[in-house]
Amino acid sequence: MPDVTVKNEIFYNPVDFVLKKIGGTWKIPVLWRLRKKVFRYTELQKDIPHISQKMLTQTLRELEAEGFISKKIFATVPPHTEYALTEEGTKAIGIIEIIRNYGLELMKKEGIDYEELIKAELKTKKEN
Amino acid sequence: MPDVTVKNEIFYNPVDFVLKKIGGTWKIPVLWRLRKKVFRYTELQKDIPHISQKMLTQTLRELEAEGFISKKIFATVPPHTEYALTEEGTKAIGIIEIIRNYGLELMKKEGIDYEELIKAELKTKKEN
DNA sequence: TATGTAACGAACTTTTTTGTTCGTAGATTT
DNA sequence: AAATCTACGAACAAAAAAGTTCGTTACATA
Repeated sequence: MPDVTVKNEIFYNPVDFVLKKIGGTWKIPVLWRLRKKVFRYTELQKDIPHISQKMLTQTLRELEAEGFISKKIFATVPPHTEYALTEEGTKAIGIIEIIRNYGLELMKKEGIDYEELIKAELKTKKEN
Repeated sequence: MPDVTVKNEIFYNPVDFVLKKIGGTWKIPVLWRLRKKVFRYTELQKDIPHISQKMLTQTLRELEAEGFISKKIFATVPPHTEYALTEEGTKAIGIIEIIRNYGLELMKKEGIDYEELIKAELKTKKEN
């Protein structure tokens, strides 16, 4: 495996190439939400637990630059924006789904019931 | 998506769960080499460009703890070890292949000819 | 006797990735 | 007049990941 530099980014192999694009803590949570509907900035912020404004903005910028999402600005007051998957983004979702299913399998093997955890989480949120 | 803690590791979603296991700079290069043959420690070190002793050891320890590879120690002098994929590791290779193919596709779209780069790399090595 | 070998451990430094805090616009509601 | 809304930018701080350097064992060969 060679080291390849593209636009000042080094990567070691094709997998690395993919993970530089859709890896990191926040890109998946964003892409995953956009998979079936368009989101506004604030909606994403509300929907993704723990994400900070900075990380959301940064994540959206990168995904946009890489061609996975598109941005539409509405010149209202206050202005708002809408983010949607592009065709390339939809393709990425296909891959993400595969990794996700594998993750669910692995979790099950370790005795983690993800569905259960989601329910518990929602309950906690309502209590807070 | 809840935040789930398993064995002191937080993860935000099933994809994250997978990438905590096989992500990072060196796990893929190691797993990928083991996909069709067993390797000794030193062979891996020679075969993976840039990897340091520390990162190789650390990577092998983690992959072993996660059940993707197995280790066999030969009590010769000096002793040597052999690393091989486990069944779980073989499963992971299936997923890695999918990500890898997607990576090759993306690279092609950006005009990067990976095969070409590998050839160039090998040539450089011989020249050095 | 010095050097080499295979496979490490430990201490420490650097780099990369995340997170925190503060400030902006311009109209609208309290 | 002060506070709210939406979508940011910038400076700085903390945490996580990767990399560097040095040392070890125990036999074998130059």
